[in-house]
Amino acid sequence: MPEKERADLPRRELTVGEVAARSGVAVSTLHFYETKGLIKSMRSRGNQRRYPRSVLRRIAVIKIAQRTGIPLADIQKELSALPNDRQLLASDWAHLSEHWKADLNERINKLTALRDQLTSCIGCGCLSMRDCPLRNPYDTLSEKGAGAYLIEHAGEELD
Amino acid sequence: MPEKERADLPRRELTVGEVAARSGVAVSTLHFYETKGLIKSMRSRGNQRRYPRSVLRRIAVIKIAQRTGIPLADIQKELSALPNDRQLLASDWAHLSEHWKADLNERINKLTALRDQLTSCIGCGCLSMRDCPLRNPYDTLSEKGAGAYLIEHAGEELD
DNA sequence: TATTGACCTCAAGTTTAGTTGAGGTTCTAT
DNA sequence: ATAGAACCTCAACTAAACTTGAGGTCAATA
Repeated sequence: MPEKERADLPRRELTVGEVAARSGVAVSTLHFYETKGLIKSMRSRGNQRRYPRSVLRRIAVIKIAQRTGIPLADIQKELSALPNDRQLLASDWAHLSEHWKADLNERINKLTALRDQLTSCIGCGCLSMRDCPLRNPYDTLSEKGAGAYLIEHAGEELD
Repeated sequence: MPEKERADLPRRELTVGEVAARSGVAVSTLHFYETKGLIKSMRSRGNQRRYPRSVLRRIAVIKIAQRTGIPLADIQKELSALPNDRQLLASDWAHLSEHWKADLNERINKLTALRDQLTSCIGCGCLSMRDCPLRNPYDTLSEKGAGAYLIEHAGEELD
């Protein structure tokens, strides 16, 4: 039989299982996040993890950041850079989300540019090293020096 | 001393090193792609890889697909599904890129939705499990049955 | 009290996309 | 002919983000 309903013990600390159920992440993931310093726990007498309810908000923030494509290591850095590593406040959230939004915007812009190039190249199919924007993303030409590159490859059209 | 310039032997097959230089991927990556069935090679008498020039186009297509976020395994499947696994034609390219564009569009839409939610939630910071769209992406509610979920969590606002 | 579900640690495995290294061979210019 | 660049194979390593499993403990309930 499942664990007894605990709604009648208000504001208790949460067990891993409860946090897992409420946050939607696996217990093993909570362990993992702990080893990575993303979340913390207190321990019960019997060495079991106990969490304050604020961990749920923290996990929510972690998952949102992940959805935007931020690696866990970076998330950890930003979270631990907060004063005292304290409970997340609305102002922290504003700060973090502003930052992540900028990041996300950049990714969206890159993908959108790619889509537009793709759109204009469909049906063309040239994929010419010289002429096709898909094959020459702006940041590739400069890597070896555009001049040398273009000269080196001048006239190669049969690939 | 570096290898002699071979421009005077036109239309020769290419060595790995040449393909690497011209495509911008490492030799080890070309080996790797070969083990994954993404590209193929002929061998010289001495067992060295030799590539037709068409491999460059194939690699270009692979890299574009990767930029859109398609995993290599999927790229491999789509490339090998082409009739005879032959050289890529413009029509193949049109087909593939159309497909990938749709994929890319979906990813862009998801990220854009996330950004918009982020924008509207900055400064709010509620992250309420009930009310915040960031914490309840549409596809989460239905996972366990929205009804049960909402009832189970009703009244929990202190996280 | 005894069962059983939930929990613990630590090590190892998984996937994706490659890179690195050891030990040995081939190729090409001199 | 020979040096040295380029190539070969195969195994092992990397990184991120987890999951799985073994072996054992804790806690709530019948």
